[in-house]
Amino acid sequence: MTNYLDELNSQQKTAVTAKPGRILILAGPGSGKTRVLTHRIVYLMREMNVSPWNILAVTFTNKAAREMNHRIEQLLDAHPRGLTMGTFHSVCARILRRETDNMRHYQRDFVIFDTADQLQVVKRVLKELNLDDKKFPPPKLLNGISNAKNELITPDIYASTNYISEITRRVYEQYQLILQANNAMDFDDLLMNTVLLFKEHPDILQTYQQKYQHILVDEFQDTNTTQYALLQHLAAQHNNLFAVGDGDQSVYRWRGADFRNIQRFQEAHPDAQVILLEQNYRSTQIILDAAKAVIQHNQNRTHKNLFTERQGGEPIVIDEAYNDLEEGDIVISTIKSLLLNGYSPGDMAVMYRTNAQSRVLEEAFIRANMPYRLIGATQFYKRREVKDIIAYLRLVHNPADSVSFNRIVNVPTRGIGAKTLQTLQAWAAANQWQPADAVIELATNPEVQHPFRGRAFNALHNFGNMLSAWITASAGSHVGDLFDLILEQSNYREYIDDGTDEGCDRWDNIMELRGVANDPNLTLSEFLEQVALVSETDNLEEVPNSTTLLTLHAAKGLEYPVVFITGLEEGMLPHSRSMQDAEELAEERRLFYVGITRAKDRVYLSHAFRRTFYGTTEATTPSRFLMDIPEALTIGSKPKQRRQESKARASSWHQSTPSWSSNRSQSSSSLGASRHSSSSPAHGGNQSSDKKSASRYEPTRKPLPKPNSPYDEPKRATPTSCQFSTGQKVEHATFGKGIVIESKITGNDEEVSVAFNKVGIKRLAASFAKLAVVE
DNA sequence: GGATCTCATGTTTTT
DNA sequence: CATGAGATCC
Repeated sequence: MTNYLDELNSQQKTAVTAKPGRILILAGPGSGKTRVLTHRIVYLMREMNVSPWNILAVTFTNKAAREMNHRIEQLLDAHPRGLTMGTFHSVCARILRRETDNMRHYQRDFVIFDTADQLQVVKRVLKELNLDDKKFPPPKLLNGISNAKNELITPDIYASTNYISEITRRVYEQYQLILQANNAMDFDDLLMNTVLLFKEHPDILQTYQQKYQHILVDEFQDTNTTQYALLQHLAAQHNNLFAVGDGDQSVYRWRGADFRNIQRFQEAHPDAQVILLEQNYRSTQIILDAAKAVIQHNQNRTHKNLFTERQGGEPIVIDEAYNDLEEGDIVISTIKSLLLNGYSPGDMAVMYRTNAQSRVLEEAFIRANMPYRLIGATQFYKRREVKDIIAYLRLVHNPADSVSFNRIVNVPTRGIGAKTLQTLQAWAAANQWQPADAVIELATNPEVQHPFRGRAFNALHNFGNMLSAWITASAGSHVGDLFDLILEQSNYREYIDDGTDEGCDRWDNIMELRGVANDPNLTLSEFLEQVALVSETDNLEEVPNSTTLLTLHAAKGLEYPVVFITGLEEGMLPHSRSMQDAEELAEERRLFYVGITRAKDRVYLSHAFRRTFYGTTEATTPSRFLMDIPEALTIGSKPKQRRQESKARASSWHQSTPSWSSNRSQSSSSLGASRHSSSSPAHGGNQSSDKKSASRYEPTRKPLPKPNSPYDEPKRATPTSCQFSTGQKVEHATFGKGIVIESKITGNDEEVSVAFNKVGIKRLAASFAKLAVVE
């Protein structure tokens, strides 16, 4: 604990020990920004005698918050009691819940509406305003509303400049009223309402300013106007704001993030200290040089002189596949070769621009029987059955929530149809009730005047009875018990678990959710907030040792020894929707930059000559970004002009990619395939994120050509004698020095086992590993 | 109330 | 192509 500052380089130390004030840390990729943040917090506590109660650290993801907490705990060897660490949204939710007495429209138990709930509200507004949802698509309107909230624009100051924005303004206005009537906030409200609260109540703001004397922010380039305003308000008194970010990694512009907040910050506070973190601890020099070459094409950026001690490194491999199918096979065969070189499946990640691209890759993994983990598939909390149960719980917690009411009032079906609901709405509205209040009234007040008869009355009465029983039960019982009670009385299992595989999966998902609800220390309110603000990737444990498939966006903040970036074609990356606008194009370039800089040792870039979109296959043009990487850093077919499609293709591109020819022939032979896939179960990779995916792809999976067919290449000659012998001292680019313990010919390659000084015994393929004999 | 069909839609999505 | 929402039919 004494020497925690010694593990920092000079720039990091300058940052960590900077005199409190406005401090901006411009941190290149892999430069240790989390380390700087965590050490700074420890420094404040240890050296500056700041109480943890007076520190606020905000991140964008729960994962980042947890990681920082964990690392601080390690540094202190104790839990930092009192420290406020969390996402923007969770910190704001906490403040708002504490301050509902001072808010006009909300009560303490407000719920958080997710995107699906929001859409329901927008649709309802359109109906109320008699607007055509074909002409005004709800998602577009919602986007407009969200943008406004991110810019801190309330309906009353929303300036409509044209017809569509006038419509947006009107919908926005009604939308907010419905949310308030439902005692609900959407994600953007959590941020905006906190800022509005501070603006309206300077005394409350002052309380928080006094509490949070030191504020630290991660990923500052991703803040939107509202988040920036929030930070400015909170920091206005003590002026201690420690912001860490990198404009070059700003990839959420489309969500309202504005990396110009970095410049804004500097202009607003000319006295702010600006510290650059330029030493990269992740990548080789070659990878860093390639990344720098790419990002240098963007204008208006703060130049950083990134450097690393990992001189040299493996060249960037660029490969052209015939089509997207072959691209997948190339990735697979490269992975197999890398497995022979001591890498394990978990060391590698395959990245792409759009989720749609994952399918072909997934199929390649399944075919090859290789373990993979797909990030970003249908999210657990977005599943129908999970949302249903959460809607039940939410309604019990907050009966004003009419979106949840509508969702489950007739799920499972209990004879409350559209006609009955309409009558109910009208009756409730006439009495100034929300629909749940109305059915409870119906069930509990025999005197009440109502418009229902016969079956409709019975159905509503029964539902009202159940609902009020649950509300009563919720007061004294654990979430898990309430959960079981609702499941039992609603007959939900019979409804969802219909004996099919899918029904069984759905029931499993509910049981998984029950597992989360079962924590006896969790109140219903806390459970619901956790479920609303925690994304699935935060919750599920990683599938051990499988290759990760993910979008470039999802890759931000992660690192892998080996990175594949696929689909480097015009229209794909940069994406076609981004090519008209210089700002958007710059963001695409940053996305590519983010992808490259995830890699520690090796980068593989690939593009397909033909790609299938929406059923039709079209020829592509290699991405302009590929041309930005200096030739000296790459091997493989550096695209210069579009290739001709011809019979000669098989020979033409394999000849032009010498490095690949050996890899591919190696792994499509018995060597790679048979030995290295045996340890991984068939669908080992996709069990976590999408239980459906296996069955979803099963029926559509076409019998694809075995590695041997059209685009296979001539086999390499089998080496006849061993290059290496036992006891020889060798050196490897990544693993360092070692001693050969065995060498033999297998398949068409020489396999060498080497005991490395640092990393232990590895099995390597001689044709692939650049093993140098020492002495 | 539920199954089946048709049609539009298709970038990224920390919370 | 593949998915989802809404309309239509039973």
